[in-house]
Amino acid sequence: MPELPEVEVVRAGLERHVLGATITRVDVLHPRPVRRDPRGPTGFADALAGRRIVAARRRGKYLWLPLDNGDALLGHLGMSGQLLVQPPDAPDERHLRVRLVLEGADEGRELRFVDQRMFGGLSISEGGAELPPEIAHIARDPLDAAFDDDEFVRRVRRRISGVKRQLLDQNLVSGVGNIYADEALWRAQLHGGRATELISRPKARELLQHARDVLNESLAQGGTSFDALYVSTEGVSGLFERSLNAYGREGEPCYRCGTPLRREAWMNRSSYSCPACQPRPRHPR
DNA sequence: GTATGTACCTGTTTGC
DNA sequence: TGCAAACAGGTACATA
Repeated sequence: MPELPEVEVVRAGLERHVLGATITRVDVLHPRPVRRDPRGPTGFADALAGRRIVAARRRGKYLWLPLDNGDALLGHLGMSGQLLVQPPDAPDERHLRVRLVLEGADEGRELRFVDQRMFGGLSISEGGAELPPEIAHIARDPLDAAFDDDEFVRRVRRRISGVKRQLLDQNLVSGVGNIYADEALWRAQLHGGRATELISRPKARELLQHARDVLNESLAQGGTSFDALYVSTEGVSGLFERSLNAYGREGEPCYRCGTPLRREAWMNRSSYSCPACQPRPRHPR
């Protein structure tokens, strides 16, 4: 699934391939991906026609394309979304949801939003070129130069909660999903259920740095594998999979101590950790 | 405001 | 063999 590194790869691809292009026509093939847009599918399509794409930006897992009128096309890939830049004669993808016909960049290619599960979506953000107001509540991500580590540490320790919950809280830090949260916790040798208010300042700082390292390492691998005519998430996450220390490794030996890793059900999903290196607290949160 | 739980989606895998 | 249940999980929204 697309995580922050994959979204950044997509953003960089869009910057290379659709900057300066004008949207000449939009086909909404399924209403769900544009559900966040109050204009509805037709209004969405009409509002985009004629607009020129002037940039490609990202915060956390959201990305947006600022337009020449000050609005922006805001997108999230959800769990299975892709943004592809394709030649017009390429056959439609099975889960093609929205097609943007482009003119003026890369010989009239199309920008296609493909999404099997449709957790992702597109919408127009009015006046959202700099930062769409819809995502103003989303914190900066750890790769953002303006991310404030001290403020993060202060806020985490003020909360009455568990550390993994906070790693996944987009109001505190964005871009960290279930996979990278487990990886950061493994590196920090912390169980995700540890109480935030009892975490020391240095430990909280260390955890954040591990999260940043994991994201950077994944980005480095995804970044090297991608530079094609299309913008894809396919295969990118697969590369980093080989580097995972915790996620998905239930029953396999911990790379630090050899103890078989465990899987725990947690908030309708799974957490992977080492029973020896990451002991469960008495009262997990 | 804060903390927690759940619905939303569909293709694939697992289990009886 | 066939069908149902489990699973994947980021986000918005509901609830207390």
